[in-house]
Amino acid sequence: MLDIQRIKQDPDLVKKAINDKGEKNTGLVDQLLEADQKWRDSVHKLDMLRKESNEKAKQIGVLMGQGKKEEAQKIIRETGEMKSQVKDLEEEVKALSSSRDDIMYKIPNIPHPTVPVGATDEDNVVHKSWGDPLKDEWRRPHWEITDEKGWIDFQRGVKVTGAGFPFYVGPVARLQRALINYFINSAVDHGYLELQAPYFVNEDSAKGTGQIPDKEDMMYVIPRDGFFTIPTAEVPVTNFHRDEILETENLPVNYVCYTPCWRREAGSYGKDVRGLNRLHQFDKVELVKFVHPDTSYDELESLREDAERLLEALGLSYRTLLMCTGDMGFTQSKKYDLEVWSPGQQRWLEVSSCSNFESFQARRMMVRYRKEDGKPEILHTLNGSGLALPRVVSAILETYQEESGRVRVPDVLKPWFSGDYL
RNA sequence: GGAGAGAUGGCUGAGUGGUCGAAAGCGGCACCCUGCUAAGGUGUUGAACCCUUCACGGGGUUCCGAGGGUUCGAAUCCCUCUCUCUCCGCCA
Repeated sequence: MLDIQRIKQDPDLVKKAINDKGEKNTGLVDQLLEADQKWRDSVHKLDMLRKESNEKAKQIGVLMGQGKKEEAQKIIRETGEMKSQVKDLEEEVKALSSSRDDIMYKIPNIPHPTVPVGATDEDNVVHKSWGDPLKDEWRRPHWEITDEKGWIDFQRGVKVTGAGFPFYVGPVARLQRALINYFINSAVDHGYLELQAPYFVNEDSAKGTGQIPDKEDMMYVIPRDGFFTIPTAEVPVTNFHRDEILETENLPVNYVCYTPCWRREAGSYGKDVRGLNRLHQFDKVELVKFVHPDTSYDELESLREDAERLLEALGLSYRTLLMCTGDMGFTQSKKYDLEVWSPGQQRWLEVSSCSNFESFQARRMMVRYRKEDGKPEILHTLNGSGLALPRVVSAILETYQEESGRVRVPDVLKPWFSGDYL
């Protein structure tokens, strides 16, 4: 959610943002301004009416206290009509504010000036490349390796739950556990506080981070208890501070949190869902920052570096893309994607997405800090994966496989293994 | 799951229909005093939103777990829900 003041001050900037993000419906801005003005007028009318009614009620109290029953009765009679007027106006204000909010929620975040304007993923800019993408013909995709060794059991996953819910067996199970440990430890070493979060959230939390109403279909629902399974740790961790005012001297507040993630992924098919490429349940270590608005773009760079460092330590080739306006998503103002090279598939796989939301998320959730003058102000939030497990596992299997078929253990993960091979 | 108690400002905690956004204490902030420190004194100290102002500020509305209701008027009465605590049951 954007700041309405900012929209009022510079509607053209917002229209440009809508255009650049490929949303097209720039008319929303004028609709919003109109709806907002109507709401304001109505609120003001209601406030004035309530004021009058409060004054009368007070008078009655005083008169009753003095025993002047008749005069009091006279005023009571006058207030009869006001009551229904107040009620009507309340309804009106409610309706107007919800139609105003409906429009507001449809207006995307404004891209930062450093974000390239573009329509599709073709317009993304390679910000950094690291390592040489391996091209050996003999390298096989991870699913062939794991099928042969019995390291991932997709079939039993289907039997027990359904497609996209595999069992990890033996060495790969251990590999994932090692990665989770390594990722969390690395983040903690760089100033993130480790959290373990609930895997279900309530409706308020799902609203807070914007999963509902927009992206309701991405989540699994537990209707009996009103819960949603989390599609990412971003949801519980960002909501951790919902409706709070953080101590300014504590900023930035950094969290690292491992959770499984559940995503319904309706409509996916083909090579995208082969092997570990796309699952309904997967593990991810998430990094979340609550920061002072002045520092959020510096924090984005350091967040990106925190994620990149992990891939470098693992010795996996990757590239970092600066996403263009059309490919970056509704809520972000700037976003980097990290893509790891999959030698067995000869393609790039997204393993992290590092975003600055500025105040877009925090405003909806009312997460604030205190300015110098002591007044509360919306802060900025960022998050990024650090990292998503399955595709990292694919890349490791495909990068560290030898022609003989064995798979070496990356050096940084050796503390969790007893030998050099999986 | 059963029985009972409760939910008030950063915290503790008063307030059972009328100048209550809410006593008091603690904490925070500012100033004063005491040759430092400790102690003491005075004042100040919630949030959202609307109107007004270039700004400082001023005015107003709402908020005492949430949502409804009664009433001219609700923190206070009624209903529903949520959560917390105690006891019992169950349990990693």
